[in-house]
Amino acid sequence: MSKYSVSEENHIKAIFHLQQDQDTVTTNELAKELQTKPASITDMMKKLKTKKLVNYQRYKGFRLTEQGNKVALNIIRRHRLWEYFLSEKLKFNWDEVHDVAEVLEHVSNNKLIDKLDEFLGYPRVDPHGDPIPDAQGKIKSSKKTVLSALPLNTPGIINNVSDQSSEVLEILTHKEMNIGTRLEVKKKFDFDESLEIKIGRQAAFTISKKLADTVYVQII
Amino acid sequence: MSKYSVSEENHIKAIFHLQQDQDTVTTNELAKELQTKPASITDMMKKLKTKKLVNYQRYKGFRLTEQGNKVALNIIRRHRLWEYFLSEKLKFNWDEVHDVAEVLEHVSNNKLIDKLDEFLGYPRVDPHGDPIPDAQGKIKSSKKTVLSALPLNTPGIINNVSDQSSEVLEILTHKEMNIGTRLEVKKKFDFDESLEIKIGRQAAFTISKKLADTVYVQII
DNA sequence: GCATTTTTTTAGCTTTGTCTAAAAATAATA
DNA sequence: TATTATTTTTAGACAAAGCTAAAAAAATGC
Ligand SMILES: [Mn+2]
Ligand SMILES: [Mn+2]
Ligand SMILES: [Mn+2]
Ligand SMILES: [Mn+2]
Repeated sequence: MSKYSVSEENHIKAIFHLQQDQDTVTTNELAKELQTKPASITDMMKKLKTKKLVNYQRYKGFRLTEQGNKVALNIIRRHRLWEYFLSEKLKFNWDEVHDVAEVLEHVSNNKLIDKLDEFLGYPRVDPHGDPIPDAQGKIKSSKKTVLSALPLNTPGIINNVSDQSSEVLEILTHKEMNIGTRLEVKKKFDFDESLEIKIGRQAAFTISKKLADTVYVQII
Repeated sequence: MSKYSVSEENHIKAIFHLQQDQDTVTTNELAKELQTKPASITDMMKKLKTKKLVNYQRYKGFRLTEQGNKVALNIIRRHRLWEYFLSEKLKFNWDEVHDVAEVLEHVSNNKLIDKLDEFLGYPRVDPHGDPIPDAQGKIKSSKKTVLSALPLNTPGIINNVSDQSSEVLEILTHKEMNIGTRLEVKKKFDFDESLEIKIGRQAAFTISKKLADTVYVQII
């Protein structure tokens, strides 16, 4: 596994995420994701194609090759392990870890990452609930349900939060909805699509559809 | 304090080290240190001059400005804190930490470094015995003596090892000469300049001049 | 003090990664 | 289907960081 530049790695990782819910990624989409220009994406796709990391034909969109997927999973492993370290050991807030990890993920010394993994006790999920790939690139994808679609009176465990902004962190922390918290939806109001949530023996409270759309739970 | 490129930081740090024992650093010296070409150094010195990090006049050598010194101490702080982390927490060997730290030192997020410092318990020296500058850039320079010049029967504590190669680590580990070890020189042989060393109640043993030249001690 | 050697700088070229503007291909729609 | 709109690619430029080869300055040695 040779070494890729920071820019190459950022492109590979972004394609990986985009291709999860569609079968081909377009130039414009990736440009938007990486806050760059479509022309720059075309250049990079040509390069990644010669390195056999991406299947690309002009005007036809692209996808990672097997090779590309492997590389992407390794970058994601690095990213999430550093996020876990920052959150768990250095006591960073939830919403601060991503940006720092965005840089640290490019320190691509495998011995470093494996020792970090060991030091952290082989965590399986990062601070946002996303699974951490193991040294072989295996990733555990648990089928999760968005909270806004959780059936009534069905216990679920908060698994993942898709929006990592400090605003979301603030409200979830305030309502004591953390990763691992067990909850049920008691009612859904058609009027404004708000949901009534109950955690353990506490009094039920209401959250907005907008918030419920960012929270993913695992049904038990 | 703005942000500097990896290459700029490597140049600044190298100048800092070279200027410790001479009053002006030359183009060729720095090129050799950084394994690059003199022409490239000239280019970089022009750039660092416009950024007011270096005092430079063509053909006259250079030195860091006040500003440049501050930046250098911050890089060295980052480098040594990461070395401490790698050695103390991730259990890397002594001779492996430098190369990894050479990359990590360029992740220049001050909050990260200050939290890392706190997490590590504010260590004062890195795994080679070199002092770690504090958040204000203050560095504690203890006057140290090279072991080969330590007077006979004078107790000293191993403080620092200037050669960080695995060969040196191997021999020092084997002879149980670690940072913090207290020892005395019992004899010096003129024939081959070897030294007889005694640690605590153990039997005395002999080391070469070459080895004694890499070890620095603090006289108690 | 002049010639020779060494050091340093300059000039010009290369690679990587990005950009803008224009051209080409594809998609949408009337 | 022809026209229009959108997307994507190409062409050409630029900045950063490096290199080689040649020129200029400084240092050395007789
Ligand atoms: Mn993240
Ligand atoms: Mn990144
Ligand atoms: Mn070091
Ligand atoms: Mn470095």
